[in-house]
Amino acid sequence: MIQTTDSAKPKSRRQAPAQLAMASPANRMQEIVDVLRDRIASQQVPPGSKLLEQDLAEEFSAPRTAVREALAALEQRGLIQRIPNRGAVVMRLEMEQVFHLYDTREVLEGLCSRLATENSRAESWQDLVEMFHGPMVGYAENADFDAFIAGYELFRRRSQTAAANPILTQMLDSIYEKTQVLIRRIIILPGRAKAGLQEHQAVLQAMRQGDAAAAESLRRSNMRSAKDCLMRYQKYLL
Amino acid sequence: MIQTTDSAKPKSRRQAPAQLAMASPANRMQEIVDVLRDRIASQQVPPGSKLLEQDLAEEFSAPRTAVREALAALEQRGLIQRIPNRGAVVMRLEMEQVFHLYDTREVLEGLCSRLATENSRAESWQDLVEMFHGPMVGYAENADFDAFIAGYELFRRRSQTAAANPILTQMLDSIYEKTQVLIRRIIILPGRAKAGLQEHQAVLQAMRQGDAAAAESLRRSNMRSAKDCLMRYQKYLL
DNA sequence: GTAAACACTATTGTCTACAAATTTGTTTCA
DNA sequence: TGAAACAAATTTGTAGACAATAGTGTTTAC
Repeated sequence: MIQTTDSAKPKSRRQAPAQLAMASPANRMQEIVDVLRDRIASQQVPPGSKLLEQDLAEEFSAPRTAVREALAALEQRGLIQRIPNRGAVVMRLEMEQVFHLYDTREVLEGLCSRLATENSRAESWQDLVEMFHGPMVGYAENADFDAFIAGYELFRRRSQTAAANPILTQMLDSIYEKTQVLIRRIIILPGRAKAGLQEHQAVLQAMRQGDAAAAESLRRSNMRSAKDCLMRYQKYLL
Repeated sequence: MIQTTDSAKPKSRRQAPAQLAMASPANRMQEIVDVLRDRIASQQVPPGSKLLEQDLAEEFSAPRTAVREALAALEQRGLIQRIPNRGAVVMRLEMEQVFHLYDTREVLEGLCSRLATENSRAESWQDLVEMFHGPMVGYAENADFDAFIAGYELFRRRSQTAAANPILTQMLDSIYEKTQVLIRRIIILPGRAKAGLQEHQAVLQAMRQGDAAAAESLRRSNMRSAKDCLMRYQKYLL
């Protein structure tokens, strides 16, 4: 008899003590993963640098075994590389890999925009439309990149939430965490902010009209445009 | 001074002893991950069943710490779920999640077919075209599903190799390892094998003609068709 | 003076023991 | 009889010690 955790027989045992809002699987491990993920994505820890198990264990005041579990998880995510008796180093982004990331991101963002459009009422995008025709224009002209990027991220978050596809969200996140730094460098390229703004306006217009197919197509164009820009200025970026 | 592993100064030291063909990062850990990955994907270990650390440690004759690292890796991959003091269970596929997987797979397979077409000479698909118009027709008519599936997998492998995008390959694999069993169940549905065959023939024809856009579009149609079939017969599948 | 041989240090990999928590089994009381 | 209370066993989480390996510095031979 194979127990598949389906013993639906609540006789009268002590029920599980709440356990709500406890998404963390192992105790200390997930925290370490999250923190390191953040540092690597933001390049607080530069690519190529070594991660010493003992240093991390001391910093998080956790046993070294927990750190090792975290490193195993980060390796599966492709954020670090472990070499048998030599330790873990932060993955380095080669230009070629960046192009691969952008090709993949193109179709995933397209899907995200399409699903978001299909699953929402068209009017729900009105505020973003206004934002991208109002404040965002100013941010682009005044080179207020922090505010500009914040606008982008709001759009992305709203789209992902509306798309309501956890698999997609997970995959897009795994791309973001690798290209986060790069995105900030692309936006400051000559003309990129303005072009990106117009492309986003077009996408939002399609979403506002409930045209899912157009939203997908326009979002893909937007990503291709970003990639083109990246290719043109690649020598200044990496 | 931040050492970034770039000390290109091979004075005359003992050089590293080969180390070729050793992609495995940690020693025993990666093996455990791969084996468990396989078992979960093929449902040798059914969804919902518990994974006991000590049992696995004994079976692989590895320390329990190595098993725990492997479990941490599998958790990041979304194949198992770990609950704090209760252990690890194999993830259960809900129907809703399957649809999410297929929506995502649609765009990724589309990208894969497009890239494969763009990166290869058109003639390189001739053998697959012949296979899908020859032997595969027989497999479908005679309900030789093992051979039929083997044909599908050859097509997939060839496409992925030609697409030459590791990011894409990784994401598609992470979908396959979750839906592998399901795919075998879809193919035996009434009319599915034949429909799938015709759709693949169309995709291959586009690839044979070097029409990347058509290949992408047709492959996406193929995936939508598979998903429709899945939705129609979902009560018989899960 | 150069290069090989040796010893040392630092870091990772492995293993065992112990603590904490959960589940299971038994007993007790209405 | 049945439910709560208690006790035992299983399982996970934590911690540190030990072994193995790679990298570094020093010495020695030619």
